[in-house]
Amino acid sequence: MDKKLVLIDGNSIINRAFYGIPMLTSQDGTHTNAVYGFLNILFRILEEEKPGYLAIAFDLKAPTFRHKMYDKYKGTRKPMPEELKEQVPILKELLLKMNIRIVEKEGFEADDILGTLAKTAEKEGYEVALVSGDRDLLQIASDHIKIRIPKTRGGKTEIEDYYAKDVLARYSLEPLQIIELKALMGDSSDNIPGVPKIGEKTATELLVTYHDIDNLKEHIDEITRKSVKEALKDNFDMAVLSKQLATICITADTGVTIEDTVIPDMFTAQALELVKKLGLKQIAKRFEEAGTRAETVETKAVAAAADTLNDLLGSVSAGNVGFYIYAGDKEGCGLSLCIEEGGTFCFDLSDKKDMELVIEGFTDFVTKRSDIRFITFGLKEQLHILTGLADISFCDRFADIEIADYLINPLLKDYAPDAGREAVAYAALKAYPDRMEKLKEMGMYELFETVEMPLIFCLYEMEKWGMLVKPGALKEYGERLSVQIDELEKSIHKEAGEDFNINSPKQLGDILFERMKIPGGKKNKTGYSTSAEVLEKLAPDYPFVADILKYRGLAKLKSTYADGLYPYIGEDNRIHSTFHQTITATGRLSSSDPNLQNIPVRMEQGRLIRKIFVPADGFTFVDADYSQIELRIMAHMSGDEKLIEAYNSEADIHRITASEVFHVPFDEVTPQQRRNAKAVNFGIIYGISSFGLSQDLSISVKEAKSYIAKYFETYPKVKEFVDSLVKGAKEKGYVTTMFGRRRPVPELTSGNFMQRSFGERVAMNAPIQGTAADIMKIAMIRVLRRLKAEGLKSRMILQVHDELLIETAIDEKDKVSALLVEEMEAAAQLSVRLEAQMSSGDDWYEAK
DNA sequence: ATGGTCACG
DNA sequence: ACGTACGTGACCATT
Repeated sequence: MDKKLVLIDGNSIINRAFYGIPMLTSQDGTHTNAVYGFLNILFRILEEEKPGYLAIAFDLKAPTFRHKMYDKYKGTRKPMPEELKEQVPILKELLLKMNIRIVEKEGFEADDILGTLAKTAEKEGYEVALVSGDRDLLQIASDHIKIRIPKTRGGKTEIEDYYAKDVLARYSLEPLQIIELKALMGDSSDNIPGVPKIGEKTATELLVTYHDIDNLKEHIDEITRKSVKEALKDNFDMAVLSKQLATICITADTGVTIEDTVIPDMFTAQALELVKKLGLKQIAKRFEEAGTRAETVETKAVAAAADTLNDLLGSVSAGNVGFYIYAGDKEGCGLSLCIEEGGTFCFDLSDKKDMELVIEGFTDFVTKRSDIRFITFGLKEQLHILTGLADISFCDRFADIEIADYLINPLLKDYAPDAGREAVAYAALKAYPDRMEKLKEMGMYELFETVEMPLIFCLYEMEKWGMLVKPGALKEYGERLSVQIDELEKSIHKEAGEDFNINSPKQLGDILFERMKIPGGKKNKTGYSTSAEVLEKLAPDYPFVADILKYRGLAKLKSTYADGLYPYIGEDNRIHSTFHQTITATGRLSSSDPNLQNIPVRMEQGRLIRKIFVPADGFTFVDADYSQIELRIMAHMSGDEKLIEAYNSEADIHRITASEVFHVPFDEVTPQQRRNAKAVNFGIIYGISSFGLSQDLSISVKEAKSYIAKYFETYPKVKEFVDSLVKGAKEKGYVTTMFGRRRPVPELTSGNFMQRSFGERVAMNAPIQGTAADIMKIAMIRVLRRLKAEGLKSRMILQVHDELLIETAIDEKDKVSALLVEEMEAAAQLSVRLEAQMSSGDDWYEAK
């Protein structure tokens, strides 16, 4: 039996289950939602971990529960609601009948029991997974103890896993320092007071420097920030007390040994009886199926994986095969295959040897069998494992159902299959014919096959390569910002006459509009608006407001970019962002962890951060971006002769627009007229509205209306075109891009004026933005194919909507520059020229 | 968890 | 009369 122990914080998990699952009752009116939710989480954990040992700990001093309530100052906990309270004994009874070990002990909290069992097991050589909603337990994390924290996001439960290194990555602190963190910042859910005025940010900074509160006390006079120093001096005893409260006991005498927690037969007749009585049909089904299924999965898992794979693949005829491979330290590793002849085959690949052999075997098989289509969900992620197949020339061997589902409806939040890991291959294979038929019906099959599927390989490349950064330079950039921020902060506090949190819109609003009585306070839902828009109007008259704006800018750069990027730097000194293909409603990509598509560029001070992004040794950056692609698409799609002509003349488009709209000679257009014309051009793309335009230009709605009218007079076909988009959308319920991509516009049927107006703007914008996205995707595929076909070392590393960045081998620079522009410009044939502007340099600042 | 703010296209 | 320009993601404070 595996030496693997799962520990569950019973109170915490039943509590989460209660709030995460809608109310359910059995026939006699007993509430069952928390029991149901608890069992679901339990089964999920058992499937993922496949442990040999299991124990569930409860607090004995219920009935209080821990909930993020703002009772810090009252020092009370909310009582457990009756509907939940009655479910605790039921759950315990059920667990008892399932022979699962429950551990509870007078005088100890569940935390202490869990901590003790975890640490004991670790000493005895077990791997431990500890499931709890309580972040306190992070102090227990180690290389062998994984803290698993379930989070409900949008109805789905995701689990965050923390080994010691993950705690370090997330909090910049060692697990044991979590105690110190709580000592300083407190924890309202646990009635730990902490030191007033010290939040997570300050506490972390202090601990990174001073490690723990004892050492902090000795160095208290070194602290530069006055407010922090005083808060600590005044309330150090609170920190000491809080530390005691936050420390989990790891020597509780539980009277239970790890051997006592060995998992028995859980699916007993008595337990099933109770489950049925509670009316939990799905759970009952699980019990009934459990015996046989557990057995079959077991056989496959033990079989020599590689041999079985060979036998299996040797016998598969042409057609479709569903597959799913995963390998993360979180969920273990495995491959499942589903063939049309029938049967799903799961391979447990926790053994590294098996993993290597199976990857090799499967790669070989896909390479040889061009007569088979391999169907899955989420191909890109799997390419990071199946690196031998991560070549764009293999793109037509695969079909990704997740991508098909996205094309069919791009508005969904989540495209993950609602199947367990072993069922993904099956679900993918099953879904394939239906999805392909749907795509054909909807006119998106070609888009799927020739754009979205190959694109996966471009995104894989960009994720794999990532961007090289200079950590030292990033650090210096952050330090320079720090100095300026500290200075500004001081002067702002001085001018305000009191220390306050400039980052808090609430506090800032009070200072500006109540205390300092600055006029022009605009309110929103929560109070005064302190947006840049408001502040910029005040800045010329109030130097204080100008300082606030300056501070905001610097603070943003520091937190999001300087400090924010740092944790993402890998051992290769590169930042590997993730590119998402199924997020946006319009067909654009998005980037996260970190987002590399919103690195500052408009303001010089922010733009400087681009100097830290550099090419590797022997490489340089070649970058190209489309010039005015959306307006060119508007010209093409509307067919407006004047607009088309304007682009073919190759002159400044905003100036031309101004000249024609305001009836002045091209050379006499004033800067103001050009600005106005530019705003109208943008407005057209966004789905014009007189209100929006008036806001943007700070003019009256009447004036804005007249600009729009003049614009449409000048370019009558543009007007016809946008009208036809709205009309078509109202009839069909969706709009399409030049390449057939759909965007549903459900808002158009709304009875609410605001929503309907939104729908109209969406109908005007989505075809334009979406077509631009399509063209860029096509360009990326063409560029990557050329790079591969010509055997170049240069690599695609980033896309920013209309910009493509190639980390280019120095000796390939001329070739790459030429092919990049060539392929981008040839990606679509429009009635106006598509223009791509190339630039190059030895950092991203230069190459732009 | 949500809203405010702000970075990009 | 309604009350916003289109599309994203990250951080912070607040609940």
